[in-house]
Amino acid sequence: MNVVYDTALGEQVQLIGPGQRRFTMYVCGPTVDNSPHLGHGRLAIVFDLLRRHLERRGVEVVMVQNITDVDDKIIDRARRSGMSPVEVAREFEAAWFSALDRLGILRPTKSPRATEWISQMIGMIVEMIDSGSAYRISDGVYLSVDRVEGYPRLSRQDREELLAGARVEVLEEKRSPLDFALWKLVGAEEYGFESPWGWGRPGWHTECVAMSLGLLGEGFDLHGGGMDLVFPHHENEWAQASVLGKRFCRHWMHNGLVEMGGEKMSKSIGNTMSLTEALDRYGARPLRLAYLRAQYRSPLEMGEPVLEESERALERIDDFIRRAQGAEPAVPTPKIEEFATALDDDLDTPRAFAVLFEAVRAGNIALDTGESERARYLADSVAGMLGWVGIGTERLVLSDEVKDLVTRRERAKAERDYATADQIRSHLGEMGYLLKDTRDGPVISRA
RNA sequence: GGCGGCGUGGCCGAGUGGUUAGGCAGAGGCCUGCAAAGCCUCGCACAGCGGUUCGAAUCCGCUCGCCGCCUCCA
Repeated sequence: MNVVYDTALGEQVQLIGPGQRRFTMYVCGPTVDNSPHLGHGRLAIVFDLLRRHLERRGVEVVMVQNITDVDDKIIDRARRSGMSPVEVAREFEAAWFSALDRLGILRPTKSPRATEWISQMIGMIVEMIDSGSAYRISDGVYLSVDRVEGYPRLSRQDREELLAGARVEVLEEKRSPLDFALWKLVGAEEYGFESPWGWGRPGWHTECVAMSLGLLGEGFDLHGGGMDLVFPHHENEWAQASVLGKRFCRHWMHNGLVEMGGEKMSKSIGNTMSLTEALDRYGARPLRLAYLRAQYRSPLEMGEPVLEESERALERIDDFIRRAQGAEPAVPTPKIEEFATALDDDLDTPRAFAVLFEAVRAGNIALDTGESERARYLADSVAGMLGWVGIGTERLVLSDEVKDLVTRRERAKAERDYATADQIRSHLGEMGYLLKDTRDGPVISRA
Protein backbone atom coordinates (compact mmCIF):
# COMPACT_ATOMS: atom_id res chain seq x y z
CA MET A 1 0.00 0.00 0.00
CA ASN A 2 0.99 3.49 -0.77
CA VAL A 3 3.70 3.84 -3.33
CA VAL A 4 5.09 7.16 -4.43
CA TYR A 5 7.51 8.17 -7.15
CA ASP A 6 10.87 9.04 -5.63
CA THR A 7 12.66 11.72 -7.62
CA ALA A 8 16.11 10.57 -6.55
CA LEU A 9 15.57 6.96 -7.58
CA GLY A 10 13.39 7.65 -10.59
CA GLU A 11 10.99 4.93 -9.57
CA GLN A 12 8.14 4.22 -7.23
CA VAL A 13 8.90 3.31 -3.67
CA GLN A 14 6.96 2.09 -0.69
CA LEU A 15 6.34 5.20 1.36
CA ILE A 16 5.35 3.69 4.66
CA GLY A 17 7.31 0.88 6.22
CA PRO A 18 5.57 -2.12 7.78
CA GLY A 19 4.08 -1.09 11.08
CA GLN A 20 5.11 2.54 10.68
CA ARG A 21 2.74 4.83 12.57
CA ARG A 22 4.46 8.17 12.23
CA PHE A 23 5.54 9.98 9.08
CA THR A 24 7.74 13.05 8.95
CA MET A 25 7.79 15.38 5.98
CA TYR A 26 9.43 18.63 5.08
CA VAL A 27 7.92 20.65 2.26
CA CYS A 28 9.66 23.72 0.87
CA GLY A 29 7.50 26.73 1.53
CA PRO A 30 7.23 30.12 -0.08
CA THR A 31 9.57 33.04 -0.30
CA VAL A 32 7.27 35.68 1.08
CA ASP A 33 7.99 38.46 -1.38
CA ASN A 34 4.59 38.46 -3.04
CA SER A 35 1.08 37.02 -2.89
CA PRO A 36 0.76 33.34 -3.67
CA HIS A 37 -0.39 32.36 -7.16
CA LEU A 38 -2.03 29.24 -8.55
CA GLY A 39 1.31 27.46 -8.71
CA HIS A 40 1.80 27.78 -4.98
CA GLY A 41 -1.71 26.51 -4.52
CA ARG A 42 -0.85 23.31 -6.30
CA LEU A 43 2.11 22.66 -4.07
CA ALA A 44 -0.09 23.17 -1.05
CA ILE A 45 -2.85 20.94 -2.42
CA VAL A 46 -0.56 18.09 -3.39
CA PHE A 47 1.13 17.79 -0.02
CA ASP A 48 -2.11 18.43 1.81
CA LEU A 49 -3.57 15.54 -0.15
CA LEU A 50 -0.68 13.28 0.78
CA ARG A 51 -1.03 14.28 4.39
CA ARG A 52 -4.77 13.74 4.56
CA HIS A 53 -4.46 10.44 2.77
CA LEU A 54 -1.81 9.12 5.14
CA GLU A 55 -3.78 10.29 8.14
CA ARG A 56 -6.87 8.52 6.85
CA ARG A 57 -4.69 5.47 6.53
CA GLY A 58 -3.94 5.73 10.21
CA VAL A 59 -0.47 7.28 10.05
CA GLU A 60 0.37 10.28 12.18
CA VAL A 61 1.92 12.96 9.96
CA VAL A 62 4.33 15.60 11.16
CA MET A 63 4.76 18.25 8.52
CA VAL A 64 7.20 21.12 8.52
CA GLN A 65 7.00 23.87 5.93
CA ASN A 66 9.38 26.78 6.04
CA ILE A 67 8.77 30.44 5.41
CA THR A 68 11.68 32.02 3.58
CA ASP A 69 11.66 35.52 4.98
CA VAL A 70 15.13 36.64 4.00
CA ASP A 71 15.78 36.98 0.30
CA ASP A 72 16.91 39.54 -2.28
CA LYS A 73 13.45 39.89 -3.74
CA ILE A 74 11.98 40.71 -0.35
CA ILE A 75 14.66 43.33 0.14
CA ASP A 76 14.05 44.79 -3.32
CA ARG A 77 10.39 45.04 -2.62
CA ALA A 78 11.00 46.64 0.73
CA ARG A 79 13.26 49.20 -0.87
CA ARG A 80 10.67 50.06 -3.50
CA SER A 81 7.77 50.27 -1.09
CA GLY A 82 9.53 52.07 1.72
CA MET A 83 8.87 49.25 4.14
CA SER A 84 11.38 47.20 6.05
CA PRO A 85 12.21 43.72 4.80
CA VAL A 86 10.65 42.28 7.91
CA GLU A 87 7.41 44.15 7.29
CA VAL A 88 7.27 42.93 3.71
CA ALA A 89 7.93 39.36 4.80
CA ARG A 90 5.27 39.44 7.51
CA GLU A 91 2.72 40.94 5.17
CA PHE A 92 3.12 38.23 2.55
CA GLU A 93 3.44 35.50 5.11
CA ALA A 94 0.00 36.55 6.34
CA ALA A 95 -1.26 36.56 2.74
CA TRP A 96 0.11 33.05 2.28
CA PHE A 97 -1.67 31.62 5.29
CA SER A 98 -4.86 33.46 4.60
CA ALA A 99 -5.06 32.13 1.03
CA LEU A 100 -4.19 28.59 2.11
CA ASP A 101 -6.69 28.67 4.93
CA ARG A 102 -9.35 29.65 2.45
CA LEU A 103 -8.32 26.77 0.20
CA GLY A 104 -8.82 24.46 3.14
CA ILE A 105 -5.19 23.45 3.47
CA LEU A 106 -4.31 22.00 6.85
CA ARG A 107 -1.75 24.12 8.64
CA PRO A 108 1.68 22.51 8.83
CA THR A 109 2.66 21.13 12.20
CA LYS A 110 5.41 23.73 12.20
CA SER A 111 6.15 26.74 9.98
CA PRO A 112 9.64 27.92 10.87
CA ARG A 113 10.99 31.19 9.54
CA ALA A 114 14.45 31.28 8.06
CA THR A 115 15.38 34.33 10.11
CA GLU A 116 14.73 32.40 13.30
CA TRP A 117 17.31 29.79 12.34
CA ILE A 118 20.27 32.01 11.55
CA SER A 119 22.40 30.80 14.43
CA GLN A 120 21.85 27.15 13.52
CA MET A 121 22.77 27.93 9.93
CA ILE A 122 25.93 29.68 11.03
CA GLY A 123 26.78 26.69 13.18
CA MET A 124 26.44 24.39 10.19
CA ILE A 125 28.56 26.62 7.99
CA VAL A 126 31.29 26.72 10.64
CA GLU A 127 31.23 22.95 10.70
CA MET A 128 31.48 22.77 6.92
CA ILE A 129 34.45 25.11 6.91
CA ASP A 130 36.13 23.15 9.68
CA SER A 131 35.80 19.92 7.76
CA GLY A 132 37.26 21.57 4.67
CA SER A 133 34.03 21.28 2.66
CA ALA A 134 33.41 25.00 2.57
CA TYR A 135 35.76 27.92 2.05
CA ARG A 136 35.79 31.64 2.48
CA ILE A 137 36.38 34.06 -0.39
CA SER A 138 36.06 37.81 -0.64
CA ASP A 139 32.28 37.96 -0.93
CA GLY A 140 31.23 35.08 1.23
CA VAL A 141 31.44 31.41 2.12
CA TYR A 142 30.97 28.71 -0.49
CA LEU A 143 30.43 24.99 -0.47
CA SER A 144 32.90 23.03 -2.53
CA VAL A 145 30.88 20.57 -4.56
CA ASP A 146 34.03 18.57 -5.23
CA ARG A 147 33.78 17.49 -1.61
CA VAL A 148 30.29 16.12 -2.13
CA GLU A 149 30.18 12.48 -3.00
CA GLY A 150 28.26 11.77 -6.15
CA TYR A 151 27.26 15.37 -6.82
CA PRO A 152 24.85 15.93 -8.51
CA ARG A 153 22.83 12.93 -7.52
CA LEU A 154 19.27 14.16 -7.09
CA SER A 155 18.85 15.76 -10.48
CA ARG A 156 20.82 12.90 -12.03
CA GLN A 157 22.64 15.17 -14.40
CA ASP A 158 26.08 14.71 -15.75
CA ARG A 159 28.49 16.85 -13.85
CA GLU A 160 30.55 17.79 -16.88
CA GLU A 161 27.45 18.74 -18.83
CA LEU A 162 26.22 20.77 -15.93
CA LEU A 163 29.48 22.63 -16.02
CA ALA A 164 29.34 23.08 -19.77
CA GLY A 165 25.77 24.28 -19.72
CA ALA A 166 26.17 26.49 -16.71
CA ARG A 167 24.86 29.95 -17.34
CA VAL A 168 25.90 31.09 -13.93
CA GLU A 169 28.24 33.97 -13.85
CA VAL A 170 31.56 32.48 -12.90
CA LEU A 171 33.33 34.03 -9.99
CA GLU A 172 37.04 33.73 -10.46
CA GLU A 173 37.65 32.96 -6.83
CA LYS A 174 35.31 29.99 -6.76
CA ARG A 175 37.02 26.64 -6.90
CA SER A 176 34.33 25.26 -9.15
CA PRO A 177 31.61 27.15 -11.02
CA LEU A 178 29.13 24.79 -9.37
CA ASP A 179 30.10 25.88 -5.87
CA PHE A 180 27.28 27.78 -4.22
CA ALA A 181 27.02 30.41 -1.54
CA LEU A 182 26.34 29.44 2.05
CA TRP A 183 26.81 32.96 3.35
CA LYS A 184 26.88 36.19 1.38
CA LEU A 185 28.61 39.20 2.85
CA VAL A 186 26.79 42.50 2.50
CA GLY A 187 27.41 46.09 3.49
CA ALA A 188 26.67 47.15 7.06
CA GLU A 189 23.83 49.38 5.86
CA GLU A 190 22.03 46.43 4.28
CA TYR A 191 19.60 44.00 5.87
CA GLY A 192 21.66 41.23 7.40
CA PHE A 193 22.99 39.35 10.37
CA GLU A 194 26.22 39.12 12.30
CA SER A 195 28.40 36.11 11.54
CA PRO A 196 31.97 34.94 12.14
CA TRP A 197 32.74 36.15 8.58
CA GLY A 198 31.08 39.51 8.96
CA TRP A 199 27.72 41.12 8.30
CA GLY A 200 25.73 39.19 5.73
CA ARG A 201 22.90 36.90 4.80
CA PRO A 202 22.55 33.14 4.53
CA GLY A 203 22.42 31.38 1.17
CA TRP A 204 19.07 30.10 0.08
CA HIS A 205 19.77 26.39 0.41
CA THR A 206 21.08 26.31 3.94
CA GLU A 207 17.89 27.20 5.77
CA CYS A 208 16.05 24.08 4.67
CA VAL A 209 18.87 21.84 5.81
CA ALA A 210 18.97 23.49 9.22
CA MET A 211 15.23 23.45 9.73
CA SER A 212 14.45 20.01 8.36
CA LEU A 213 17.18 18.29 10.32
CA GLY A 214 16.61 20.52 13.34
CA LEU A 215 12.89 19.89 13.57
CA LEU A 216 12.48 16.41 12.12
CA GLY A 217 15.87 14.86 12.77
CA GLU A 218 18.13 12.78 10.60
CA GLY A 219 16.57 10.35 8.18
CA PHE A 220 13.16 12.04 8.10
CA ASP A 221 10.74 10.38 5.73
CA LEU A 222 10.06 12.78 2.91
CA HIS A 223 11.26 16.02 1.42
CA GLY A 224 8.99 17.68 -1.08
CA GLY A 225 8.56 20.71 -3.23
CA GLY A 226 7.87 21.91 -6.74
CA MET A 227 9.60 20.27 -9.67
CA ASP A 228 11.54 23.47 -10.30
CA LEU A 229 13.33 23.06 -6.99
CA VAL A 230 15.04 19.81 -7.90
CA PHE A 231 18.05 21.68 -9.16
CA PRO A 232 19.74 23.55 -7.72
CA HIS A 233 17.83 23.98 -4.47
CA HIS A 234 17.24 20.43 -3.33
CA GLU A 235 20.41 19.17 -4.90
CA ASN A 236 22.33 21.69 -2.85
CA GLU A 237 20.48 20.94 0.34
CA TRP A 238 21.40 17.32 -0.01
CA ALA A 239 24.99 18.30 -0.73
CA GLN A 240 25.20 20.16 2.56
CA ALA A 241 23.64 17.40 4.60
CA SER A 242 26.03 15.06 2.91
CA VAL A 243 29.21 16.96 3.82
CA LEU A 244 27.88 17.37 7.34
CA GLY A 245 27.71 13.61 7.52
CA LYS A 246 24.00 13.66 8.19
CA ARG A 247 21.47 11.25 6.85
CA PHE A 248 19.00 13.43 4.99
CA CYS A 249 15.49 12.52 3.83
CA ARG A 250 14.57 8.95 2.90
CA HIS A 251 12.59 10.02 -0.14
CA TRP A 252 12.10 12.98 -2.48
CA MET A 253 8.81 13.96 -4.00
CA HIS A 254 8.14 16.79 -6.45
CA ASN A 255 4.92 18.13 -7.88
CA GLY A 256 4.50 19.20 -11.49
CA LEU A 257 4.06 22.82 -12.38
CA VAL A 258 0.95 24.75 -13.23
CA GLU A 259 0.68 26.00 -16.78
CA MET A 260 -1.44 28.61 -18.40
CA GLY A 261 -1.73 28.48 -22.14
CA GLY A 262 0.68 25.55 -22.24
CA GLU A 263 3.45 27.46 -20.55
CA LYS A 264 4.73 27.36 -17.02
CA MET A 265 2.94 29.85 -14.83
CA SER A 266 5.57 32.29 -13.74
CA LYS A 267 5.92 35.87 -12.79
CA SER A 268 8.53 36.55 -15.45
CA ILE A 269 6.20 35.35 -18.24
CA GLY A 270 3.35 37.25 -16.66
CA ASN A 271 0.80 34.46 -17.00
CA THR A 272 -0.05 34.16 -13.35
CA MET A 273 -3.33 34.22 -11.53
CA SER A 274 -3.27 34.93 -7.84
CA LEU A 275 -4.67 32.35 -5.51
CA THR A 276 -6.85 34.96 -3.89
CA GLU A 277 -8.37 35.97 -7.19
CA ALA A 278 -9.12 32.36 -8.07
CA LEU A 279 -10.69 31.81 -4.65
CA ASP A 280 -12.80 34.94 -5.04
CA ARG A 281 -14.00 33.95 -8.47
CA TYR A 282 -14.52 30.22 -8.14
CA GLY A 283 -14.43 29.29 -4.47
CA ALA A 284 -12.26 26.76 -2.72
CA ARG A 285 -14.08 23.57 -3.63
CA PRO A 286 -14.04 23.95 -7.43
CA LEU A 287 -10.46 25.13 -7.22
CA ARG A 288 -9.46 22.06 -5.24
CA LEU A 289 -11.17 19.85 -7.77
CA ALA A 290 -9.36 21.63 -10.58
CA TYR A 291 -6.03 20.90 -8.94
CA LEU A 292 -6.82 17.24 -8.46
CA ARG A 293 -7.87 16.54 -12.04
CA ALA A 294 -4.33 15.75 -13.10
CA GLN A 295 -1.88 13.42 -11.45
CA TYR A 296 0.40 15.52 -9.25
CA ARG A 297 3.52 14.97 -11.33
CA SER A 298 1.95 16.00 -14.63
CA PRO A 299 1.91 19.58 -15.76
CA LEU A 300 -1.50 21.05 -15.05
CA GLU A 301 -3.31 23.49 -17.28
CA MET A 302 -5.11 26.19 -15.32
CA GLY A 303 -7.15 29.15 -16.39
CA GLU A 304 -10.74 30.23 -16.78
CA PRO A 305 -11.89 27.37 -19.04
CA VAL A 306 -10.68 24.60 -16.75
CA LEU A 307 -11.82 26.36 -13.60
CA GLU A 308 -15.28 26.84 -15.03
CA GLU A 309 -15.28 23.21 -16.06
CA SER A 310 -14.46 22.17 -12.51
CA GLU A 311 -17.25 24.37 -11.23
CA ARG A 312 -19.77 22.53 -13.38
CA ALA A 313 -18.35 19.12 -12.61
CA LEU A 314 -18.60 19.80 -8.90
CA GLU A 315 -22.15 21.03 -9.30
CA ARG A 316 -23.02 17.71 -10.80
CA ILE A 317 -21.54 15.88 -7.82
CA ASP A 318 -23.25 18.19 -5.34
CA ASP A 319 -26.58 17.83 -7.07
CA PHE A 320 -26.40 14.08 -6.82
CA ILE A 321 -25.46 14.10 -3.15
CA ARG A 322 -28.24 16.54 -2.46
CA ARG A 323 -30.80 14.55 -4.41
CA ALA A 324 -29.89 11.31 -2.69
CA GLN A 325 -29.24 13.04 0.64
CA GLY A 326 -25.77 11.62 1.02
CA ALA A 327 -23.52 12.22 3.99
CA GLU A 328 -20.02 11.07 4.76
CA PRO A 329 -20.24 7.76 6.58
CA ALA A 330 -18.30 7.11 9.77
CA VAL A 331 -16.73 3.99 8.31
CA PRO A 332 -15.48 4.04 4.70
CA THR A 333 -17.62 2.03 2.32
CA PRO A 334 -16.11 -0.37 -0.24
CA LYS A 335 -16.61 2.34 -2.86
CA ILE A 336 -14.63 4.81 -0.82
CA GLU A 337 -11.99 2.16 -0.37
CA GLU A 338 -11.80 1.81 -4.15
CA PHE A 339 -11.26 5.57 -4.41
CA ALA A 340 -8.59 5.47 -1.71
CA THR A 341 -6.84 2.55 -3.35
CA ALA A 342 -6.30 4.69 -6.43
CA LEU A 343 -4.66 7.29 -4.19
CA ASP A 344 -2.39 4.62 -2.73
CA ASP A 345 -0.89 4.36 -6.20
CA ASP A 346 1.22 7.51 -6.31
CA LEU A 347 -1.79 9.70 -5.54
CA ASP A 348 -3.59 8.75 -8.73
CA THR A 349 -6.33 11.34 -8.48
CA PRO A 350 -7.52 10.97 -12.09
CA ARG A 351 -8.30 7.32 -11.47
CA ALA A 352 -9.85 8.14 -8.11
CA PHE A 353 -12.15 10.71 -9.66
CA ALA A 354 -13.12 8.29 -12.40
CA VAL A 355 -14.34 6.03 -9.57
CA LEU A 356 -16.20 8.96 -8.06
CA PHE A 357 -17.94 10.01 -11.25
CA GLU A 358 -18.90 6.44 -12.04
CA ALA A 359 -20.53 6.28 -8.63
CA VAL A 360 -22.41 9.50 -9.39
CA ARG A 361 -23.73 8.10 -12.64
CA ALA A 362 -24.71 4.78 -11.07
CA GLY A 363 -26.35 6.64 -8.21
CA ASN A 364 -28.37 8.82 -10.52
CA ILE A 365 -29.58 5.74 -12.35
CA ALA A 366 -30.52 4.21 -9.01
CA LEU A 367 -32.52 7.33 -8.17
CA ASP A 368 -34.33 7.16 -11.49
CA THR A 369 -35.19 3.52 -11.05
CA GLY A 370 -36.35 4.01 -7.49
CA GLU A 371 -33.53 2.03 -5.86
CA SER A 372 -33.26 4.54 -3.07
CA GLU A 373 -31.17 2.39 -0.79
CA ARG A 374 -28.51 1.91 -3.45
CA ALA A 375 -28.67 5.60 -4.34
CA ARG A 376 -28.18 6.52 -0.73
CA TYR A 377 -25.24 4.16 -0.39
CA LEU A 378 -23.58 5.68 -3.45
CA ALA A 379 -24.28 9.23 -2.31
CA ASP A 380 -22.76 8.49 1.08
CA SER A 381 -19.77 7.01 -0.68
CA VAL A 382 -19.34 10.04 -2.93
CA ALA A 383 -19.60 12.35 0.06
CA GLY A 384 -16.96 10.23 1.74
CA MET A 385 -14.66 10.52 -1.25
CA LEU A 386 -14.95 14.29 -1.24
CA GLY A 387 -14.21 14.28 2.46
CA TRP A 388 -11.21 12.07 1.94
CA VAL A 389 -9.47 14.61 -0.28
CA GLY A 390 -10.57 17.66 1.66
CA ILE A 391 -13.20 18.97 -0.72
CA GLY A 392 -16.05 18.15 1.60
CA THR A 393 -19.72 18.43 0.89
CA GLU A 394 -21.61 21.61 0.30
CA ARG A 395 -23.21 22.98 3.41
CA LEU A 396 -25.78 25.66 3.03
CA VAL A 397 -27.44 26.83 6.20
CA LEU A 398 -30.73 28.49 5.39
CA SER A 399 -32.28 31.15 7.54
CA ASP A 400 -35.85 30.75 8.72
CA GLU A 401 -36.78 33.59 6.43
CA VAL A 402 -35.50 31.74 3.39
CA LYS A 403 -37.15 28.51 4.44
CA ASP A 404 -40.40 30.36 4.91
CA LEU A 405 -40.18 31.93 1.47
CA VAL A 406 -39.60 28.55 -0.10
CA THR A 407 -42.58 27.11 1.72
CA ARG A 408 -44.78 30.00 0.67
CA ARG A 409 -43.68 29.61 -2.91
CA GLU A 410 -44.49 25.91 -2.87
CA ARG A 411 -47.94 26.75 -1.58
CA ALA A 412 -48.41 29.34 -4.32
CA LYS A 413 -47.30 26.84 -6.93
CA ALA A 414 -49.73 24.27 -5.63
CA GLU A 415 -52.46 26.87 -6.00
CA ARG A 416 -51.25 27.64 -9.51
CA ASP A 417 -50.55 31.19 -8.42
CA TYR A 418 -47.48 31.44 -10.61
CA ALA A 419 -47.24 35.21 -10.38
CA THR A 420 -46.58 34.97 -6.66
CA ALA A 421 -44.29 31.98 -7.11
CA ASP A 422 -42.16 33.85 -9.63
CA GLN A 423 -42.11 36.93 -7.44
CA ILE A 424 -40.79 34.94 -4.50
CA ARG A 425 -38.19 33.33 -6.70
CA SER A 426 -36.90 36.66 -7.90
CA HIS A 427 -36.96 37.96 -4.34
CA LEU A 428 -34.75 35.02 -3.31
CA GLY A 429 -32.53 35.92 -6.22
CA GLU A 430 -32.09 39.41 -4.83
CA MET A 431 -31.13 37.82 -1.54
CA GLY A 432 -28.40 35.89 -3.30
CA TYR A 433 -30.08 32.51 -3.62
CA LEU A 434 -30.81 30.53 -6.72
CA LEU A 435 -33.95 28.43 -6.58
CA LYS A 436 -34.40 25.59 -8.99
CA ASP A 437 -37.41 23.31 -9.25
CA THR A 438 -36.41 19.72 -9.67
CA ARG A 439 -38.26 16.45 -9.82
CA ASP A 440 -37.46 16.08 -6.15
CA GLY A 441 -38.69 19.48 -5.13
CA PRO A 442 -37.13 22.93 -4.93
CA VAL A 443 -33.38 23.21 -4.54
CA ILE A 444 -31.66 26.26 -3.14
CA SER A 445 -28.10 27.22 -3.83
CA ARG A 446 -25.95 30.32 -3.62
CA ALA A 447 -26.33 32.37 -6.75
C1' G B 1 24.65 23.08 -26.30
C1' G B 2 23.51 19.27 -22.22
C1' C B 3 19.87 16.66 -19.25
C1' G B 4 14.76 15.25 -18.42
C1' G B 5 9.87 14.85 -20.18
C1' C B 6 5.74 15.18 -23.49
C1' G B 7 2.68 14.92 -28.15
C1' U B 8 -4.43 10.94 -26.80
C1' G B 9 -11.27 12.71 -29.70
C1' G B 10 -13.51 20.46 -29.63
C1' C B 11 -11.00 21.30 -24.56
C1' C B 12 -8.96 19.16 -19.87
C1' G B 13 -6.96 14.56 -18.67
C1' A B 14 -5.90 8.81 -17.45
C1' G B 15 -4.09 4.49 -19.61
C1' U B 16 0.76 1.78 -21.29
C1' G B 17 0.42 -5.11 -25.85
C1' G B 18 -5.64 -7.67 -26.84
C1' U B 19 -11.90 -5.53 -22.68
C1' U B 20 -15.58 1.60 -21.52
C1' A B 21 -10.91 5.77 -18.42
C1' G B 22 -13.27 10.05 -16.39
C1' G B 23 -14.83 15.23 -16.74
C1' C B 24 -16.39 19.66 -19.56
C1' A B 25 -18.38 21.11 -24.15
C1' G B 26 -21.63 19.21 -28.30
C1' A B 27 -25.97 16.06 -30.32
C1' G B 28 -30.53 13.31 -29.29
C1' G B 29 -34.21 11.98 -25.62
C1' C B 30 -36.75 12.37 -20.58
C1' C B 31 -38.64 15.75 -17.02
C1' U B 32 -41.00 20.49 -16.84
C1' G B 33 -46.46 26.29 -15.32
C1' C B 34 -42.37 29.40 -16.76
C1' A B 35 -37.21 29.71 -15.83
C1' A B 36 -32.92 27.48 -14.78
C1' A B 37 -31.21 23.19 -13.77
C1' G B 38 -31.20 17.93 -13.42
C1' C B 39 -31.26 12.82 -15.46
C1' C B 40 -30.28 9.17 -19.46
C1' U B 41 -27.92 7.85 -24.16
C1' C B 42 -24.09 8.95 -27.79
C1' G B 43 -17.34 9.67 -28.95
C1' C B 44 -14.25 4.24 -31.00
C1' A B 45 -9.08 9.31 -30.42
C1' C B 46 -4.01 8.20 -29.46
C1' A B 47 1.82 13.71 -33.99
C1' G B 48 4.01 11.49 -38.76
C1' C B 49 6.77 7.50 -41.14
C1' G B 50 8.91 2.75 -40.75
C1' G B 51 9.73 -1.79 -37.79
C1' U B 52 8.78 -5.92 -33.97
C1' U B 53 4.19 -8.87 -32.97
C1' C B 54 -1.19 -13.22 -34.32
C1' G B 55 -2.31 -8.30 -32.33
C1' A B 56 0.47 -1.53 -30.55
C1' A B 57 -2.11 4.45 -28.38
C1' U B 58 0.94 1.03 -25.41
C1' C B 59 7.67 -1.97 -27.49
C1' C B 60 11.98 -0.27 -31.09
C1' G B 61 14.01 3.35 -34.73
C1' C B 62 13.75 7.86 -37.38
C1' U B 63 11.29 12.65 -38.40
C1' C B 64 8.46 16.84 -36.87
C1' G B 65 6.47 19.78 -32.91
C1' C B 66 6.12 21.28 -27.75
C1' C B 67 7.56 21.87 -22.60
C1' G B 68 10.72 21.90 -18.24
C1' C B 69 15.58 22.22 -15.86
C1' C B 70 20.70 23.84 -16.44
C1' U B 71 19.53 31.42 -13.45
C1' C B 72 15.32 33.58 -8.73
C1' C B 73 10.98 30.44 -9.02
C1' A B 74 6.04 25.90 -5.99
